[in-house]
Amino acid sequence: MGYMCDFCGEQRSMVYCRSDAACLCLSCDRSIHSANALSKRHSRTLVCERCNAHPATVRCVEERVSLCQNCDWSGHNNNNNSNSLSSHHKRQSISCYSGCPSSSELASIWSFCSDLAGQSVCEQEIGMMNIDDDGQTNQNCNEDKKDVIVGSSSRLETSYAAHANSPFAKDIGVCEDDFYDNLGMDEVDLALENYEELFGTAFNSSGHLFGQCGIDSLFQKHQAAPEGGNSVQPAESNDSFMSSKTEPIICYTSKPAHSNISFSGVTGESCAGDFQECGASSSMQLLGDPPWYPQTSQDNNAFSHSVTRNNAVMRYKEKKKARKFDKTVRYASRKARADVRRRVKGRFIKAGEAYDYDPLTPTRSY
DNA sequence: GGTCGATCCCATACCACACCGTACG
DNA sequence: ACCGTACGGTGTGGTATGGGATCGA
Repeated sequence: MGYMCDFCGEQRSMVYCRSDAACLCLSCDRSIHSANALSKRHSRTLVCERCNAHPATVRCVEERVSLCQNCDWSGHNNNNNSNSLSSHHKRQSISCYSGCPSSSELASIWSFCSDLAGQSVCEQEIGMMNIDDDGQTNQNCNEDKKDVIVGSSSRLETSYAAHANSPFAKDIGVCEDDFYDNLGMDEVDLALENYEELFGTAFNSSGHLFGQCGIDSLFQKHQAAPEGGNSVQPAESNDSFMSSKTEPIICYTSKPAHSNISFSGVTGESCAGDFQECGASSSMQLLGDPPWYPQTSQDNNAFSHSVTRNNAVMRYKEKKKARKFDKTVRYASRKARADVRRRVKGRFIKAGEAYDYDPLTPTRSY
């Protein structure tokens, strides 16, 4: 098994939302990111299929695997690599998507699906399925398209559709039933406060969802199994998404991970953010073996971590339960503003001033 | 049992500014 | 009565901070 969804903790995480710093299963991804207009702006992408810890930025055409920069580097430039030709593997950059695309839209966006065996059936089935905001499946759903922002240039190697029937899906342990059940789940009253009721094991509330997810993911990463799994980090920030989505696909066969090559959608401020994040997570990995390595004695601490986590979860649930009913957002527009407002030490700042926190792109302006 | 220090938890203040409600012409 | 404008108050979220509660020595 790979890493579990940071939100529900039950399903295999398949996408990573950097804005939320969370690895999510398909179901939670859609649920969370259909909650409001802002969440729909969160860009998501697939996870590295090798380390399961970083966002996949490239896809190796030959190996048919999505890789983060680190794994791409190590896999294609490692001197010890027995396959000397691996450095010449053709690779495609992976963009991200945002919004709440329907399954059919995802299927059309992720043309990579055609690379996978058995996808024809998959596409047929998915193409006939659609999801409206009520969580019901439809043959057609034009309303959804209003809110959908997708990376038109993205060559996301896998898709929600592909995950259902493809070998890839099998690799990551997603069965077809799970897939369709997730997509067809009831999304009635998807205010974030209701997630816990919906998912049972979820322990995040609207205000603390993503930070907690980050913490949770740490526990899960410590306990993750070596092979398989699928968590995703985005290739870019929300800020750069709109521009990046129209950029052409970049293919290369050299050393992109640590070279000066700029990936599609990884530019400017978002780039800094990406590297910050990568640095944070990489520093964790540097403390131990890569996550795909067999578990070592270090992992014996997993149990204590689990206990700590459970305690934290219990405290959180109690706290949430206590405050759940007195916190109501009276003005969604003001909430939306606050959600995107930059801050310094938690305080709002004047427009244009230096900030240390940006809800959309967790980067610093200095 | 009382006291002290350390730790944890919680409530609150703070910030900028778009928006809402009200008053006025 | 209706409409447009102006203006002040309100509310929003992340973080810091202070105070209360708890625990062990």
